[in-house]
Amino acid sequence: MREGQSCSSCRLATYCFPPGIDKSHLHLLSELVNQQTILHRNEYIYRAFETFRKIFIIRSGSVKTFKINSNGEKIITGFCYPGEILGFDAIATKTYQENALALDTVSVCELNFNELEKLSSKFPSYQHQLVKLMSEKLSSNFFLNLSSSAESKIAFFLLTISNKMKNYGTTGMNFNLSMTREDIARYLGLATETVSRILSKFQLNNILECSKKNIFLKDYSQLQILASQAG
Amino acid sequence: MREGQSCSSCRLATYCFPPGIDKSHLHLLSELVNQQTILHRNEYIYRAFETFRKIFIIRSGSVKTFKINSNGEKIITGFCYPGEILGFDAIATKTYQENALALDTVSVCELNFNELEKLSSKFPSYQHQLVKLMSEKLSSNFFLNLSSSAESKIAFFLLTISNKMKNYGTTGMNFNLSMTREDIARYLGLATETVSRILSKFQLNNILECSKKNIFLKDYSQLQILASQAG
DNA sequence: CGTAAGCTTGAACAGCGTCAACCCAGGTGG
DNA sequence: CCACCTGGGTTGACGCTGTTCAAGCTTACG
Repeated sequence: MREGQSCSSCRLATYCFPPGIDKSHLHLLSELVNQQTILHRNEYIYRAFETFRKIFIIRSGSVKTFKINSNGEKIITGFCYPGEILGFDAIATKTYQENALALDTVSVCELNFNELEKLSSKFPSYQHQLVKLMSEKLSSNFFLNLSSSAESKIAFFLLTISNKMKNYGTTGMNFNLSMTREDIARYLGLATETVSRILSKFQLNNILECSKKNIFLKDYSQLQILASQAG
Repeated sequence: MREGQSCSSCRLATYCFPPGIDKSHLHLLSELVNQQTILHRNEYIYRAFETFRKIFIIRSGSVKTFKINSNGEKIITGFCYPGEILGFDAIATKTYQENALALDTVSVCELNFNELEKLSSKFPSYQHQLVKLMSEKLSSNFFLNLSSSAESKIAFFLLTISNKMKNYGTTGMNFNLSMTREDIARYLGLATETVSRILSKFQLNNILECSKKNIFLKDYSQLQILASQAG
């Protein structure tokens, strides 16, 4: 019937639903999940205004989320990595509030939200875990210091990506920036040229190596200092 | 036993829990709520790192939420008005993630979260409404265009406050900026002087009148144009 | 092989931050 | 009751940081 392994043996299990779920009911989650959806670069996981039916958990790859504002400008709202959950913001309105686009080959678990809510109303551990995950998402917003310098913002950005890679089991020292410089710029409120210049500067100062999209962090602690610098 | 009116007769009922709750169970919510907590200017509703027990719904007044980062800088995360709910971001960690401070005289409803979760596990409409409200909060984040000009950011800010006042039943054309210019500046990633200068400019251009903290919007549509201007 | 998209680097400009001075209102204390 | 002080707000001058414009380079892709 269903391909892929069960939630209980998933390497990402510590990041999504399983940890809060009563062990004896965990198999119900596996039954809910369509585990092997693969998307390729530039394919949409969902689009803004589509009817909300599923939430998505990223298993591998990276995703960018964005809106188009009234001027037709692209507003990048975030970049998501394995273990992260997409679609929570659509529950209230029943339509997705933003676009989610695969930046490389992406594998996702799909959870039908109605089914999940039914489980939640039967089993308190499901309900609690759903609410907890939404709460985490809420508290993870608003970390970027708007008043800080471009250098500080980019350092912060790199550390954030590095941390997300660590969650996936890598060292987080060597990773791929799957998004374009322009995406990074818009996300941070900078110009593309500024992003490019500062990455070059970091390379010159032996903070990192950067060829094309590949990043290798050489001086993590210096990056931390830069990231936490006041505005 | 309990002062104040019940949830079913509350003027803010359309904004918080009641609208999604099964009518026959609405009285249970009223029993949960401690309705008459009053705080004065500069009193904390909660502080970062305190143990999470309650969520708070603002009935009147205004609240600022902020964190202190590793450099001791104050990061303003938002301003909250009647109908808005505080504390959702603390559910996952069981400690409040930010400080919530009354900017003027504030009246709040307090909901014990454990009790609320018990109700939720008994009644699906409670569960659904809780999840829905959290989803709304998630989708309301990330509207500010970081790339836009200082003028555009301040126009956007004024419109946001205006809308929040409308929800409270006023016209939203005449209101009090209960926070300081410095708070506004930090929230938008600007300097205090810039906020001051731009408010003066708006006044000069007949977009608004502004004496001290009192704002009167004279040209709402012009403000909308400014707010939506590209970066 | 040719085109387009993405990236880098340089030079010039300007928006906004910084510094400084000053004003005003409210609160405190003698 | 007045003098003082402090916090918040405004305005001006100046200069830096980051944007804009422009040109050239590289890589991806049809």
